[in-house]
Amino acid sequence: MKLARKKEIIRSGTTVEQMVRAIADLIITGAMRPGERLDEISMANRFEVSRTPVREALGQLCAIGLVEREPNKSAVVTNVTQQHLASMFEAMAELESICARLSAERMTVDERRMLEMEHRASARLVHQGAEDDYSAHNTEFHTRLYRGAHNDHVFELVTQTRARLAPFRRAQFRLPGRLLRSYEEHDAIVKAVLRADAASASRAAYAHVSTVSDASIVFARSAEATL
Amino acid sequence: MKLARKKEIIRSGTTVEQMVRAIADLIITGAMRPGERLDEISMANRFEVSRTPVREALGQLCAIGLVEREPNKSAVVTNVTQQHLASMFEAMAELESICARLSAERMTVDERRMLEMEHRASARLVHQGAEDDYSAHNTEFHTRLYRGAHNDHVFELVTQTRARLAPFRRAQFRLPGRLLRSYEEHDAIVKAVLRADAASASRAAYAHVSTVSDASIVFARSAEATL
DNA sequence: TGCATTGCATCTGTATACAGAATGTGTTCA
DNA sequence: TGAACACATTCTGTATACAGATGCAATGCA
Repeated sequence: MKLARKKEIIRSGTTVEQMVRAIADLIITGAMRPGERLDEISMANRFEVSRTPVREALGQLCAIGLVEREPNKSAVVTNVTQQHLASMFEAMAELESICARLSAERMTVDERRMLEMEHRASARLVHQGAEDDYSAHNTEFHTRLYRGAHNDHVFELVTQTRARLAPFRRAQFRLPGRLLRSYEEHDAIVKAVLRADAASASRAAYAHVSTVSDASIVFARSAEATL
Repeated sequence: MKLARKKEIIRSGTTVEQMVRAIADLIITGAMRPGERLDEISMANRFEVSRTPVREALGQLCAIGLVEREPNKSAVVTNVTQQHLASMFEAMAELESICARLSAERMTVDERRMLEMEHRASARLVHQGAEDDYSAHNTEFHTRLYRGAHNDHVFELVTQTRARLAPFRRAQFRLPGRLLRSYEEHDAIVKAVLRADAASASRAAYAHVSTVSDASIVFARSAEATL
């Protein structure tokens, strides 16, 4: 997304809402890394507001798990143990698997067609090795699967979990061969959804997240090692 | 839980944390009903604090979905459509089914034994028709299943979803025959978990939540009708 | 009588003020 | 030289102040 457009979105609503979006964006895009301090005064100066909306925003981000707080200490971007990271990936695999299964059963004809189109369009990006563009298509592809399940609460859970995982899987498409493998796995999911094969869709989605998980956890390990 | 003990728990930590627990408690126990206004000033007076911690608490409860806010309006206890309620129950069924499956695979010998004991202890309450005591045991039973999955993030998701559903299934054990049926369904889950039969445990848990769902949605309908 | 409008009371949203906790530094003493 | 203590600085947590938005009621007009 264009930077100007992003800033425009961030600017709507109350100041607190703006701060929630702005800080969440810093975390999800990786501008601030897990463990980094989110100083209230610095944040307030940075966005030219008082501490009050910054504090409320940090509280809300804490409630959804993006930041951690201890009394009388600065908030920090949530950092998790390898074990907890693994549990988030496992949960994500279960959730995506549910979405794929329900999508296979419930998607409308239009939704299935759009999913297929989105998927086909990304093929070109794989051959070009366009990592960032593919990443955007990838996000869109998964979002379609989440919506296709036709279950608002599952959508919320899976979206929230994805946001919390984002800081830990930023570089996934940089690993060699990851782009093609992702595409092939998407292909398995799409084919299963198109023929309304819930069981296969479910298995394919679970397997897909498992590969992402392996790649990211390996990456997290090496990042730790270089610190 | 004793009232004094509950108040003691609520009183620890920062004022904001106290307010989060206190207000969440009002909502989850049903002292405040879906749709009711959570006036900042009234809350502040009620708990003898300033508006600041109340506001922060409401923001956090909003972030996890227990209250709803619109700019320049009072926060209200989250009220959902029948459709959204159904989606929450379906999500809950999926999550409990995951927990049951993973519990069947992963619980330690001790965890399995404790689950069985907890379950057996509740048999007496069924015969006595002790709804409130059974309800407490029921909560404990399910919590054991959530923990048994040995996955921190799944535990978080299922606990959070349970809290959000709480306002809408308060009276479930008042319906005739519900106590016995709940016990029998627990029995199926326990037996499957004890013999490490993941598939059966999963199915039994899904079915169990489905009956709760049916009962609660029927109840919600009639509650709406009597308004 | 019915409807629009104005004014007031109430509440939210943000900024600021102030007290207390945590942290880091410099000094003192062994 | 090293450790410990006191002080100063910085930041958080809560209260308060104030401006703007909302809603309601009373009034005026058709």
